[in-house]
Amino acid sequence: MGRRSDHSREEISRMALDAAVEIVRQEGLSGLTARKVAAKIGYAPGTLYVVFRNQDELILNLNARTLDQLHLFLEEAVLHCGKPQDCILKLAHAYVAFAAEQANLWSAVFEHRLAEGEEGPLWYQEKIERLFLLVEGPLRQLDNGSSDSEVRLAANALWSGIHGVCTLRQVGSLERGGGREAAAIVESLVSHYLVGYASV
Amino acid sequence: MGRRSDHSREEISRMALDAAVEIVRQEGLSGLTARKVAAKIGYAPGTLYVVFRNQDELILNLNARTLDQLHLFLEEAVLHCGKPQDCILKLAHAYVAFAAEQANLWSAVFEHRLAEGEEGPLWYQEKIERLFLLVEGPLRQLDNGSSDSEVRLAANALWSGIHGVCTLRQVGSLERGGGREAAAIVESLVSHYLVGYASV
DNA sequence: CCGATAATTAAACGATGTTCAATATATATT
DNA sequence: AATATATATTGAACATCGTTTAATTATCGG
Repeated sequence: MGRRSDHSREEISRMALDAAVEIVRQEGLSGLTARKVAAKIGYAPGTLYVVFRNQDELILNLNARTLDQLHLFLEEAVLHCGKPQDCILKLAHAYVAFAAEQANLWSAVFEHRLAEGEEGPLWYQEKIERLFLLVEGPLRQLDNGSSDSEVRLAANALWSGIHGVCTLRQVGSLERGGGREAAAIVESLVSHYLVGYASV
Repeated sequence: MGRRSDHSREEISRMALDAAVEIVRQEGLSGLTARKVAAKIGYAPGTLYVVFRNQDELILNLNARTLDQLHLFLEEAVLHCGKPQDCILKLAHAYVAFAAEQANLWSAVFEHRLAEGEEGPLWYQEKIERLFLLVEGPLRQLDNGSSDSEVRLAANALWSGIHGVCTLRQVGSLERGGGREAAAIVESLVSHYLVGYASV
């Protein structure tokens, strides 16, 4: 075959990622296959390797999209949220909701283990950093005399906690006691933590 | 070949799991291969399928071992631990330490996604339940007038939070601010939460 | 219209999980 | 002791995977 140039590299990249999103949404990350993606966009598997160095890079970009979507979703949830405590609670509930609604896409972000020691490119880490900042904002407004590093610590703690609820729910370890308790657990975690945090 | 009976089924199972532990410890779950396990115990790959239904079942039993080890480790950490708050803190730090020391084995427990909707056999779920109970004990001793279900909720919240710290550290999302902060984050999370919990 | 350029592919390689007919050995029977 | 039976174990086969690359073909400059 020859240079058809039906699509530019950017277009192929976009199409491939669109296809990957669809596949992962339906079948999970383990269902993602170079051949499946290629078939979905009407190209041969080899073509994907012109655009992405390997499957890892494809998944990385796929996850970047999910992180962007998540950030957008959380930003919306926190518009006109009132008191800082309420903002943090809304953030927490929104995160739980996103992880539930986009379960497969969200899981993919954390299922994808990069090679030993690798931390992903800078632009990827920044997308994660940006999420933490969403919690730091309201925390700072609480203004309980905490230093900058203390605020960061608290943001880490809260974010980790909320994240843990989502992961354990996904794995099915939180079904004991029946019902969809994730929201209640997050509520307890955040509100109790904030009491302790406020009392310096 | 014929029935050599060098080893009973139980022995082969034990040997295979020993080999699997070694492989995962060194190379992570993604390095685990039926052929590698078989080679390590001196059998053909097909033999493994006499003992385990498939690779999923092997991993499940591998993870069961890790959960047992974890339970043992946490139980030790909480012997003569003093006040309930201190017990919970010691549990938390022990969990973080275990996840760090046995990183690959611990990760395998949560990387292994069982098929859609599957929750694993009962005996496996009980091993998880047993871990939660370690936190419920000290919480109950705090005796702040919480109902049974409230204690369970708090145990879920604490455990999820601590777990989240471990997972995010593993992924490398907690390196911002430098240093090994996991311990500090857990300290903040648990102690602040307990303040809120104590004030009913 | 033709030759150079580059986009695209099909086929190939090694590795994976899993199955199963073939086989070799331990036990039972005569 | 010789033979027959049963079964533990295997090795080869299959489909699929990620990835590479030589071959091919469509397009563009001259």
